[in-house]
Amino acid sequence: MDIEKELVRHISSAFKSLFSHHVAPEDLALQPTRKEFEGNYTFVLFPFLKVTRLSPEESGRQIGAYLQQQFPLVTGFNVIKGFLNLSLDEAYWLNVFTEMVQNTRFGQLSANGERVMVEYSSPNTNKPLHLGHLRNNFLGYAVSEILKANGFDVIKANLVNDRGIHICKSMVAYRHLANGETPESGGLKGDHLAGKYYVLFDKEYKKQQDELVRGGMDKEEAKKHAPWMLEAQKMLISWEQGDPDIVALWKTMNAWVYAGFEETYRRMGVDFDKMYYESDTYLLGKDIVTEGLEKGVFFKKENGSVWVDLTAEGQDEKLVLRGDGTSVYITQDMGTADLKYADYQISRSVYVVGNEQDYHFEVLFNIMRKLGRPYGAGLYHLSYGMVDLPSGKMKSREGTVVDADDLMQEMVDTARVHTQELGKIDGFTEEEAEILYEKLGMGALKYFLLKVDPKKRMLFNPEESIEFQGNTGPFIQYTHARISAILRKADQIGLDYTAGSLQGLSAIGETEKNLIVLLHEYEKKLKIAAEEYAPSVVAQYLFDLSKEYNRFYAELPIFSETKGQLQAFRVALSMQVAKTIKIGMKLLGIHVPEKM
RNA sequence: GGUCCCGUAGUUCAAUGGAUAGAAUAGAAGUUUCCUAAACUUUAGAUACAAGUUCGAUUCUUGUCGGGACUACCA
Repeated sequence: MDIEKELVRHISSAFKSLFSHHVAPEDLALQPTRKEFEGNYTFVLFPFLKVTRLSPEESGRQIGAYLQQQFPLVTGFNVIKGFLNLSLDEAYWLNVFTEMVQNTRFGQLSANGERVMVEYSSPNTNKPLHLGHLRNNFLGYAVSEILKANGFDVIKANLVNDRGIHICKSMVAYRHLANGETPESGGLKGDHLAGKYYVLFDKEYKKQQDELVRGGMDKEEAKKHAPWMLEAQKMLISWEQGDPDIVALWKTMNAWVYAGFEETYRRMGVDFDKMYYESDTYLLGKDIVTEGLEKGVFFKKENGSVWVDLTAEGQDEKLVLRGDGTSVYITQDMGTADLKYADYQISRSVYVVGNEQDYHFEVLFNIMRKLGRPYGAGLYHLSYGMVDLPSGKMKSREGTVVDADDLMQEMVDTARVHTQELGKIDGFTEEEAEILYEKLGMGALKYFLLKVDPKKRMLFNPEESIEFQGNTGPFIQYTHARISAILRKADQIGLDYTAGSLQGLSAIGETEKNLIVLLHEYEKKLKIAAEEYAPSVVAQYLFDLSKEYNRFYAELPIFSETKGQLQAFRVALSMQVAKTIKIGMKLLGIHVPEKM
């Protein structure tokens, strides 16, 4: 039974019976009663005073009395100002709890038959991943898992940007400076090796520009005519023509990068069902340009370039094909959108991409909808905010990027130091301890990046390391470890805390009831998280749950409790909290330890 | 210049148009004969500014100030 729906239904009939007025149940909203007041659900009376023609207090009193009489689960009410607070029977909550404990599919909503693709990560193969990518990857992974738990059929996709002028830049610098360096010979992860030459390219390129400017050349001209830039452009053309030497070098360097990425992805704990490579897709979309011209969605200018006019939608005219017939970025994005649909017949397609590309995706989606694509309505840009440093935006050329591999390692190292300082590794083998540090360090990092609303930009201060106390991953992990210890002990002494052992239980405490209410909210939060594509909803919820549990833990004894039913209930309650923490954290890609 | 996003305790984050704006951290004061003190309890501290809509505004509208992004026949 959905208690909120039932309450709303009864309130609606209260209006009919008391005031002869029809109010649709959809127009009646309940909210959880604030902590400082007595009650479970609150009905706000202000909007209905015109209907009742009574004071807020009197309106509340009458509706409350009606509910108490007509709906046995409502055991009491109070009216404060314009707020009607309703209290539900304790037996109702106990019933909710036992049903929850017996539900083997708790936290997994039934399949809804919808297939959705989530594209995330989408790295460039000319440099290693950095902090911004961490937010992207954790978000993409968590959103995918949340959608799965909501009953969607999810395909995780990664569109790798493995070609283009920026890739050629790394290759040019490599050819000039590397002396055949390999990841093995240089002792450098493949993606870091590519990144090194990308940076070296930029250094030399700047030097060359300066020289040209000293020689009297205009700054803009110098950018175009610096020897290495010319070489990179020439190399791009050679690559597109399939020049064997260039292609061989490209393959070699990319293979190094992929080996590096794989290591990084493994540590991040993310995975993909489908890889797309731009070297396969960059020519797609030209036929869509033709189609768009035929349908009158696009138009051609005198020089042969093709445009879309989005001024009616409040946007600009946008180029979709160059005058020389070559593609621009959006051309291949159109093609890839079709390709994804052809591959998987998805009804929704989510792009996890930073908000700097808001405009690009608005334009892309507008185009696909104008072209009448069946998946047009399901296109969604999960636009997340940048991760800023105290100094501002990260810039790879200025050396202010926070490297993903480095940061993950630092987090794990910090976890190690912290744990050892607390002397919490008694009884751990060295291997077990390392696994724990990994869980804690990665848990702290992931939670830090996921607890914030994805849409908002957030700040990362490298000077202050990410916390392990308070509103953090380890706090929630710690709660789970504490409960695990309780369950171990309960099993050891052979305690029965199955649903059957709770028969006849009554008179539970405030904190215990709060925990049931919170546990009951899990699936609601899960739905909201999916609707809003916001793992932060799950993260904040798990923190609230853990916080409440820790209060319970400090307040109430378990093994010295003498009433058998109450003892069993507290163990069962603990078990259910642990279970919820575990499945919820798993959606965020965070593992929880049994001991810490 | 144009378009868009954002301004909440010292700091990092919360708050479907609803009650006395919540947490965490840093600050102050406590809690361990008792299931893990990475915890718990108490305390102090914030809606940039100005109008408007509303019974009621952190939330919606407008303006001012401050921060950021986008605005290439680049990717």
